[in-house]
Amino acid sequence: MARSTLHQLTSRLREGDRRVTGPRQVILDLLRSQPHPQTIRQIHSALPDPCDLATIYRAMHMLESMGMVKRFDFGDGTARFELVGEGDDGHHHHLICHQCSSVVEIDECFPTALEKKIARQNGFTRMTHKLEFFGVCPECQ
Amino acid sequence: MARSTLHQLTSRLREGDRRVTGPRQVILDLLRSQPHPQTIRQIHSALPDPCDLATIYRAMHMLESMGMVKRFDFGDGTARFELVGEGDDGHHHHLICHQCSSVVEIDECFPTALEKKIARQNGFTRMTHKLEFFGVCPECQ
DNA sequence: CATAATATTGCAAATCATTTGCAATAAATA
DNA sequence: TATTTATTGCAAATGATTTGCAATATTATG
Repeated sequence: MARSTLHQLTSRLREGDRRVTGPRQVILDLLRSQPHPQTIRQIHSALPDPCDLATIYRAMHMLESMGMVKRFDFGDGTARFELVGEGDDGHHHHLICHQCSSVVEIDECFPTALEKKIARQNGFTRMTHKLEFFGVCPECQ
Repeated sequence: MARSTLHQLTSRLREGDRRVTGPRQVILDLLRSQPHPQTIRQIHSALPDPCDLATIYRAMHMLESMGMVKRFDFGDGTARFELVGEGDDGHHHHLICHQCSSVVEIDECFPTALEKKIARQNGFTRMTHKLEFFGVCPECQ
């Protein structure tokens, strides 16, 4: 999971026939510095010279469609986005504190064998899942 | 998982010092007849003589706080609600078709031992999780 | 059973996240 | 440097959900 450089990220944009614009660079650079999924608003307020919110929304859609960011849903009605490493699909989960909303990235995943069993039992194909953990963090106990 | 009667449901309302109103009765009766989580809009349009949307939103908050319904999030930005049996906590998961949005209730759950391990490793307590499966159903393949 | 007390409803307006139309602007290409 | 066209900013639109408030219905009370 070596963190990509900004240059590597903008290269991916060019390869995808997307323009390397000011807003996209600062957004990518911001995401690059964050270890956890960020909301549109968090990104917006972290930018020194903020672009329009709509621009961030559009950038996230584009980056998501290119597989450069992954959208996460912590169940609070606000989408969060995390940079995806090259060649990675970004699939992983989080542990979120109910109290302070602090986030921990989790390596464990739903057991593949069990997921396959569920698929088989119901005749489903192309299985995926959304999974997030919640609890009370050490600081908040 | 015997399905509650409407009377049992309204009794629970009274026990919780809530009034048994017309809208609440028809909403509960509707939920009672549905095997899967329903959106506010689905509930609203299923009612013969629909009450206000705001009333359903308020009813769901109230029922949720009483533990009589459970809120589910299928990741499409619209909350869904399912009746919870008496003495049950309603914790379970769903398998949703990417294509036609059909829903299957799932018995499997994230392995407790694994969740405990995650809790231990990160010093978290009071662990829970949100988990939904997605795939392509037999009809849509 | 009528009535008072107050929880609940309907309606309209407000909020919040997100999307979209459109003219102005900036990135890539010749 | 000029041209083409993707991208931006801005404002307005959308969709889910929430909220204030006066009107209404439920429950407790006499």
